[in-house]
Amino acid sequence: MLDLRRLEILHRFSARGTITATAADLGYSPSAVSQQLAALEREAGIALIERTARRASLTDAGRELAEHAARILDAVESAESRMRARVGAIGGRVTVSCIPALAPALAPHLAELQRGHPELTVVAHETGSTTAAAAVLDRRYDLAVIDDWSAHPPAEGTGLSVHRLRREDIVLALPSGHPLAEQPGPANAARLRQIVGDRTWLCAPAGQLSRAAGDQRLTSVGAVPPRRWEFEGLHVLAALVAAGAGVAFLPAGIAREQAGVTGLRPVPRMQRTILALTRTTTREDPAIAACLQAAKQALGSGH
Amino acid sequence: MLDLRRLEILHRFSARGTITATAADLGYSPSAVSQQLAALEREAGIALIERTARRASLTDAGRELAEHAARILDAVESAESRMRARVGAIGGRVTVSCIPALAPALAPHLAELQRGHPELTVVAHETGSTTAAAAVLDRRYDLAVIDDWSAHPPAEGTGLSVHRLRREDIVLALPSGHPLAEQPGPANAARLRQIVGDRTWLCAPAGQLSRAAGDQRLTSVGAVPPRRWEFEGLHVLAALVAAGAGVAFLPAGIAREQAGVTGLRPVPRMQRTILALTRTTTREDPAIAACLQAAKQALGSGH
DNA sequence: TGTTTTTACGGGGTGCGTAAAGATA
DNA sequence: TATCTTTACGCACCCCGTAAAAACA
Repeated sequence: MLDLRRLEILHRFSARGTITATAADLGYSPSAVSQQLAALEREAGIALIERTARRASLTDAGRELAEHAARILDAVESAESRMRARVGAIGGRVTVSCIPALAPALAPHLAELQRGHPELTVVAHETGSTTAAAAVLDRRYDLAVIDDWSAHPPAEGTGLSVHRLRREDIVLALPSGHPLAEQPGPANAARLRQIVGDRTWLCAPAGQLSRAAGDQRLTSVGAVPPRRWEFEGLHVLAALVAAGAGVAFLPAGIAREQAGVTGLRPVPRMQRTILALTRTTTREDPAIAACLQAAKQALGSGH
Repeated sequence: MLDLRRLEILHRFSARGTITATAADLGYSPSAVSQQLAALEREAGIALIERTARRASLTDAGRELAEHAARILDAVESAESRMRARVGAIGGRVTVSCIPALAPALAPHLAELQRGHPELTVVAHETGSTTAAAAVLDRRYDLAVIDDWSAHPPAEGTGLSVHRLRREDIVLALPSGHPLAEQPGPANAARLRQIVGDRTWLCAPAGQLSRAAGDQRLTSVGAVPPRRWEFEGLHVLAALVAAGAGVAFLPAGIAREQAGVTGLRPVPRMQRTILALTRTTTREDPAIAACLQAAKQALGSGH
């Protein structure tokens, strides 16, 4: 009979692509991963991996078995979650991913949860929104907090549960002393063109959701900034706006917290959604549910 | 992570009810089963078994986990079958169940298959039709050959694949010298009443499908036998009919092969269906497919 | 030369069966 | 007393990490 831990190794290998990375993810040595994959091949009776001295890759059979492994591991995870739900105890290890901008708000709530439940281990990393969904499905994380700058957040499906935590307005952030900041009224297309055309445009690096959403709005109103500066991190952008380095689209909350920044609401309205992602197979796990609850408290609509 | 072999033990225990029987089914000692179930409880973190010195039984959590285990094992079995299908080699161990009346016809074909494939191990048992479906779903057998005396054989569903091998007429078997046997024409209701009312009625023990189907026909035509003798095995009944001990419903093939027996076709027609059952999860397993093919050759409609 | 993978080897853990004991009908 | 279950114990096996080697960029 196929071995479950070996199937997990194959599944992880299929997601990561190298034995070394697989070993790092699972806390094994590369040697162990190599040996276990070889043993799995013996069990399956068919070559799963094409071996090069420099690189290992899946064969067709390996890819198919990895897909089966995903379903098997889903079923096992469901069973484990159900058993834990019966016990009701909050414990074990929960891995959480959070986008950097929200981590400071989330971390204290997770720490408090951990304080109340000594059996619980929370491992939190910071990851961007774009890769989080795949990482949760890959079991690299049990819970991911992301933001989505598109008008309609992604629907459920493919084993992912989407929990909407909050909707937040996006504002055009200007230095408070800026003459255009004092003018009343929202930032419609004409005003946007006027402001953007005059100042350095501050935005996230390409590939970020906030960058794509901002670019789209600028294009749609025909605003062309004279200069673009790219910086990582919404709080960094906020500080740059306050220092007079330029203007940017920022979540209203971040703009409000940053002294020396005034936010103008664009028309039509722009929003981002703060989402939490879990696997549907772990929906009943009390530890993960508790972490999700903590995220709702930390980031939910009441704040 | 839950261990797959332990889940298999739990699943088998849930089907068999005692640790001793579970151990016998799986080829373990009762000690090993007891230890593994205890380890599974530790892994699951919840009591799965209510322990009495004399008897072990599942708790609610144990029952639920056993259901999960069934799904998990299904998924694993599917994966294994797919891998074996990719290899295409006919090998491994296949457990077959056959109703006693058909075993003599089936066994030579299985033996020949085994001769052609040294890697293949076939384990054949004889089991009645009534328990075979559950036994296949329980993984006690991979393939079961049964007969069904009702008008409409069971449909697929719940993970069972039904393969129709043959339809066979049922005849009213009389000793060849019997005056009523020589009269031409079929056995309609009036003639059935006449024959049955005069002779000892030979039939299978209660609980057999052939018994239920025969009783139903006698009742529907209002035939009341003066005496009933119950014997196990259709060939035994045929021999008794030939010896002049009475009359019986028998499959046409069995009646034809028995010297000294004449078969009258009842009106309306009675039939039984020879079926093979497999799990849908093993449908692609080449070894099981080959055994099914052998059964079709041995028992199929061409014979 | 550095990275990735595999093989050799040793130690620790796990799981099995045997044997014995406990418990119950 | 006979059966079912559990515990004690020892042995074999398996698995992992360390170390070294091989292959390739």
